[in-house]
Amino acid sequence: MISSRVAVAVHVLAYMAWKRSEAQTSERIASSVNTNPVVVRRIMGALRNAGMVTVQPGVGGGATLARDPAGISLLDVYRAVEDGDELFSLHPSEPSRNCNVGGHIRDVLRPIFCRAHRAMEGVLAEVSIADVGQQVMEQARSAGGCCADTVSEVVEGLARERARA
Amino acid sequence: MISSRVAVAVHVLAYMAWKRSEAQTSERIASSVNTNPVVVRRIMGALRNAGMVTVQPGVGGGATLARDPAGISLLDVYRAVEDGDELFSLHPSEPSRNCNVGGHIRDVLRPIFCRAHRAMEGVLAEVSIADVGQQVMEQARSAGGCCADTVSEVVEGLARERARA
DNA sequence: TCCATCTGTAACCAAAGCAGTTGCAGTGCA
DNA sequence: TGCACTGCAACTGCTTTGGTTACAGATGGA
Repeated sequence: MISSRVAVAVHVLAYMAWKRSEAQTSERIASSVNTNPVVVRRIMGALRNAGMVTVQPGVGGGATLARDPAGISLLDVYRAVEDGDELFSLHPSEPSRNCNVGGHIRDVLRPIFCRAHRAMEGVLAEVSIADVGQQVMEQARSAGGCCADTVSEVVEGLARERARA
Repeated sequence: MISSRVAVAVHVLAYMAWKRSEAQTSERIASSVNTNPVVVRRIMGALRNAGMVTVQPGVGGGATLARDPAGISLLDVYRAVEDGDELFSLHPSEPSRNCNVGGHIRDVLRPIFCRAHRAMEGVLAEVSIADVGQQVMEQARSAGGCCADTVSEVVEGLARERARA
């Protein structure tokens, strides 16, 4: 299983695309993702290294999108937060070289697994953060939650105040 | 990362396709894979449940292919040994429903990740155990190791005798 | 019938990855 | 200076993985 970092990173970026006017703090984003702010900051670090966001410390700081959300594909996100360039593990220990199968199976499997990986990445490459944001908004509209923005702000703000007390 | 069980299972099946005339013991296969016989038996159990092999206990027993290797795809193997029908993890905890993004991001991501998964599986579906076996033999031939069969048998047999002593 | 040779499976171990959490140094604005 | 942020190290608990030992059950030959 590919870790939930990809899903969370897409969530983070879609959230920032939605609120593009203002910088978002890790605490604010974490309350939307429902996790710890440090988890968000860890992922944000990877996105920052990939040049997708800029982060400002200090009072009034937070993260903002550094690029057009239509120009950030889910493949970019996947590669930013999921390290390692292989999807399939090969044998943990090198197979026997004294066997025709053991001696060559890895060289045969490697390109096949690579093609499978590339096919998966191809689908991710076709979807952008802007697409995700738009689909989210469409779902929200059809669910009757259109423009729940300010309401949710209030609710979450109250929840944060309560958590602090 | 997808576990090495897929690679090992393909190895096991390719090995059995190669030596299709005789039943293979888990110890014999494990010496080709370079792992513990129990690891092979665990994977063999999954392949048996999927109807790809038949296993015979007792003296002279072992495992044999139950189907034509040309009719076993790597997708069959993948599904037999890799449990769970999802490739991507979604959020560990349910995101905030008080947020437009949090309330719908999972419904948006699910079909995208599913398409990516299917694309990967599509590549695996196009390759059969017979294909893998043939490619292994081609590599062995071009590497000058053609027909090293009996030689490797002798070498590994000696290694096994040594291990017993 | 007895025994050698297989499988099947449970139990345990060490290592690794993951998400969550705490704590603290650094940074920047008012 | 004080407050509100980020960055990062360190630790926890949990799960998965591959490897290993041990043992019960099946099987066929002497």
